[in-house]
Amino acid sequence: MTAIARSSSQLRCSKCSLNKFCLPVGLTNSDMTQLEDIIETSKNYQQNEAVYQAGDKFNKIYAVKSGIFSTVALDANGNEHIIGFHLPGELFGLDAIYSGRYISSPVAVTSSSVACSIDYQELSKLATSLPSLQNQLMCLMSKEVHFSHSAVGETSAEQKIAGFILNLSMRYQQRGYSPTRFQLLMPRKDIANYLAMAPETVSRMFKRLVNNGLLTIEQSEITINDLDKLKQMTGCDS
Amino acid sequence: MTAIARSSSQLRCSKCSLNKFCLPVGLTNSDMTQLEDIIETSKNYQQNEAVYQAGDKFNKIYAVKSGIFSTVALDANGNEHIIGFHLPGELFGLDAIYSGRYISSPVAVTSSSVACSIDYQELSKLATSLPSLQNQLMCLMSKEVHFSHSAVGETSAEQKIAGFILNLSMRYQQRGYSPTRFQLLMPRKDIANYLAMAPETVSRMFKRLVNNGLLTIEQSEITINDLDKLKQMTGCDS
DNA sequence: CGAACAATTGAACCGATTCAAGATGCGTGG
DNA sequence: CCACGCATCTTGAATCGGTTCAATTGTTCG
Repeated sequence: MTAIARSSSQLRCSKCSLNKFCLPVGLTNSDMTQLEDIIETSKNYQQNEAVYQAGDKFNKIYAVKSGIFSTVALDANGNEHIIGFHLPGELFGLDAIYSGRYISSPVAVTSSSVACSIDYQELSKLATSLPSLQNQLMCLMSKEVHFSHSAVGETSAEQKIAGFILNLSMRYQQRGYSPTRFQLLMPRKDIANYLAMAPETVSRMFKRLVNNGLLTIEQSEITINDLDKLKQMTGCDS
Repeated sequence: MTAIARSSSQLRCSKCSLNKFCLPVGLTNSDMTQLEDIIETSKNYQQNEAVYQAGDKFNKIYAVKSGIFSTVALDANGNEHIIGFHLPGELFGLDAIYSGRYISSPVAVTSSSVACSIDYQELSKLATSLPSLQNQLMCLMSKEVHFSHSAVGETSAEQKIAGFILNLSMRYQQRGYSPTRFQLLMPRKDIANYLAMAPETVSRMFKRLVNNGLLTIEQSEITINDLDKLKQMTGCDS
């Protein structure tokens, strides 16, 4: 029994849900097996449990299997800043390659969030023998840079919120989930922290978008009613 | 005659000024020669001249030899956003790997800015045979992600300006220039655009820092008088 | 059911932007 | 070399958006 399920255009690893937008596109089944061999068994995290601490020595990168993780960095004044949210199928820990130490602590947003780890040394070694894997890794890193840039230019609170929703929408779509209906599992204050604004403003902006008919929100579930208008608001072409 | 000058702890390529903080650390002389072979001859750019246009098909990455380049992205509303500034020895174009198209247009800030190009396909191929080069590339990308994150949490205009100055300071230092005295060659409106604030606010914040004795500014030359206090202001540990 | 926490709403306040004016610097040509 | 004109930078005053603080409503869980 192989642990790999091949669907129309993508390979998906049973261990970590990595798919073509995450890692292994262009990899043969044999390549995939090699990759799978170095993926370690996954671990279940409780709500607010940290995967590792900022400052720890870097040796592994992680893939989210289920749930949501947020990466939190502590500044010199002791304030926490949320750097990003990580959805199922996405990786975290890549930003630590440069300095050799993790720069932020990933914590589980939802209870029973699951992630698996990959030893970076082994991954790196494997990439040397698999050019397509090397290319995938470069693409992934490039993507991170790409999206950290695309948020630039969202100046007003309304734009930031619209951009945030759209970003999640796109990422869910890439992983095969609905781009217009998904759970907004992180608390308002975390969204506010991530977008560098007050929680109250997050509330007000959500309300405005709901009042304008662009969104519907019931409990933690969000429905996008007008994707085009939302895109228009952000001013981003993505 | 070799075009490589080896100083105490770093290899430096005569063609593009790449040094250990840019690319080739851990490369042997023989490796370096191979890398050098794929570096194309450099080109001189006039002020405001673009290296390539956003949307162009990606095939090369670029290294700054002298002068400063700024990368400009156009949003859907036709507004220009400056994504970053690139100093001598730094690379640009890496964010295009992901999508296969450049997402921003690099333009020369100063007249007679010089950059050289490297074919990404060839670089990628070379990296397969040189593990240390592959690692370098990953480090570089990771660094970009790292620093795009480190600016998060700079909320007030004062913090943004302090962080901007410190970021330049650190980058100049890494390339062997003075970290406390350098030219601020980009116009105020470009700094303002990059930091998403009004040019008037940039003026006011610079004035405040000068009045507090942290900086001295004469013409385009900036001197940092109190690096520690400046770091303290940003709240960043870097 | 009630307690604790999260989210919303309202009103005063503050910081950054905007608009308008003035100062400074810089290149050009007399 | 100085005078002019344009562009950039600076400064001031009014306005606007977002934050802060306080109170209320809503939600979750023992």
